[in-house]
Amino acid sequence: MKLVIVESPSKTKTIKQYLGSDYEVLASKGHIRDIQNTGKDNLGLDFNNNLKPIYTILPGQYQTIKTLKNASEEAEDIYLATDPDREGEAISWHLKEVLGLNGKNVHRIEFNEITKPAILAAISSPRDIDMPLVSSQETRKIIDRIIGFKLSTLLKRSIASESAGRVQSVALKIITDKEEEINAFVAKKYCEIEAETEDFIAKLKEPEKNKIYSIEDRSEAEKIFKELKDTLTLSSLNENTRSDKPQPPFTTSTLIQAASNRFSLSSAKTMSIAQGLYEGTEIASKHIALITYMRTDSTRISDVFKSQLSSFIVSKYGKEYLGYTHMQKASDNVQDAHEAIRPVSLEITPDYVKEYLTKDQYNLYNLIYSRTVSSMMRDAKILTLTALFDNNSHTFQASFEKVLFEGYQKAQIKSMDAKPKFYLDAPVGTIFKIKKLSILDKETQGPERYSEATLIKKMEDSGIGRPSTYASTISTLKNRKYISVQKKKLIPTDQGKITSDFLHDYFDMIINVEYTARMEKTLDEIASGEKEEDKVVNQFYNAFDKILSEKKKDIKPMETGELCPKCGSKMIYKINKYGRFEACSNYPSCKYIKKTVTEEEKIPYIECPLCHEGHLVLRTSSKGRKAGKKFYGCSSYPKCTFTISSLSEIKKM
DNA sequence: CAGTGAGCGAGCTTCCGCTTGACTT
Repeated sequence: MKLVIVESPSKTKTIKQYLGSDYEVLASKGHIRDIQNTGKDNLGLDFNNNLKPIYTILPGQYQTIKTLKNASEEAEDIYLATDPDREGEAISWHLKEVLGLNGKNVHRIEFNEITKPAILAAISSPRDIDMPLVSSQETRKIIDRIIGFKLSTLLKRSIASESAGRVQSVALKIITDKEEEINAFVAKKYCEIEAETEDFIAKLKEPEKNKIYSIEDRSEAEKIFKELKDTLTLSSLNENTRSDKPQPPFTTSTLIQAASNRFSLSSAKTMSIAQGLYEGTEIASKHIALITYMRTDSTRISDVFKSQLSSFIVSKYGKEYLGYTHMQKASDNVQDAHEAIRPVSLEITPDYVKEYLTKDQYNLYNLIYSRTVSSMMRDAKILTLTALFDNNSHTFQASFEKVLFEGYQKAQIKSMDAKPKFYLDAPVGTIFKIKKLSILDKETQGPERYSEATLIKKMEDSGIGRPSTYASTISTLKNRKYISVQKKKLIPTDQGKITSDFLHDYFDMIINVEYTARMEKTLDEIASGEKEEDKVVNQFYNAFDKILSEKKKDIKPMETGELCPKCGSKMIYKINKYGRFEACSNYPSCKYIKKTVTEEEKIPYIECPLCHEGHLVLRTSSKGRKAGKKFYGCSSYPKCTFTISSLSEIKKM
């Protein structure tokens, strides 16, 4: 018997089919070990041995390892077929260590598509585990651990924040920077003049310039307005064609963006629906997987699928609709371990599976299906027309568009409200009657806040985070109460702003967009053998530790930006065992404290069952044996003295 | 039993990436 170990359980069945009964195929279900939370600063690093990490089995993985160990003991050959990227290489090495495979016939193989030829080719060209690549993963892990644990501890003590990290703190900074831009933005008022005819709307053009006139001075607009007559005379026509390219197949990031735009789905929801489609569902009493792997950074599709797709396009739409594969230029941080997100089979059309899927599943599948098909179709050809009109020596402008060749748009999901657009077809000199002439009062628009989807795009563009962590990073920011979501937009909370300011003031050299890029470069150098893990790790630790102890001395109380209403001194943030509060910096001369409600105190509104006047609030006892104990009491204390130890007891009453 | 400023510092948590689970009262 031969054993093949992959990462994802949903791959095992298919691979076993291709390899036959000689092979057993099992899954590691991702990583199996993590660095321990023990020792100095809980870092789990051996300070007597070059900061080597001390590993521990992940709590949920004992059963997996037992199964793998049993199978590996009976196998004469073991193929480690984890994903072909840095993390996958590390998983292979951990498997080898944990399963005790030294001395056995261990082969590392890789494939980036689940097809029979690809799997057979992989089996016939095995290699050893790439130890420099494993080292580079371990370095990444250690650096993230040091930054994360050290900064989190400091933040907790300094400003009562819960966490910081190379990725989450940069994501937070992106959000708080945007908020500052918005606060700094001053809207300017301006006017436009608009003429509406039976079929179209034209706007006043700026003299000598090729654009709509933004008139800053309203009296100027009113002066022009008085000079205008009630007709437009067509004075010139300028026709052009442009092509409209289809977009490449989905990656995790682009799928989340499209699902957000089209169906208003959150990133976590999109990922969970996609997971369901990937694992498959019962269709006509058969279990069928609908899409390829959903955590990917690649727009690549397999050669086999490409040829299926081109014949599909030719037979369904005709050969004039067949284009070429639109692939994105692979940027540095694309690891390309998986294909793009695409349907497993073109024969399983959205219409066919509709009755077996939930509404969300259908919507997402339909989106993926049409995006994949259109990605290999011809560009659409669009005819554009810019028309100028004269009105008492003032010029108006209107633009029109007409589709000459539908191209890829034929495979796109049509919006329901798409009305055919008006296209001007009239000779120069034609006179149009103006139905309505108006001055539009407008304001310049400030920058927009990020949504989950646009933040993920920004993260991907900056190389921050990975497809498997985009959604969970946003969840972390929410859980830490650094951000809130209102109308799909991400808004930093006070705590989020304080945290980001703190990190910016003292750790700007680590918490910035470029840091990850520099780290990746070093990791690549470790992977190629140019640099050594131990040296990099020790250098980093020493440098970071030095910065940390220097900055610790510099840390001044954070100012809230407000002044004390009693003495006029600056107000600052302080923390005690209950959390963060705002106090006068002039303590102890001035003892003013601004009452702040901590997040924990924001409990659901429950009316006091005793007096029915107040509501329950969270309190802390300060005297006696129970000092420090939390309990719930009536807000109208001391008038009402109702108390209860937990909210669950109130439900029983 | 009740509206948070001593100072020290125990003992808790915290990072980023891979992947699928699903305690019972």
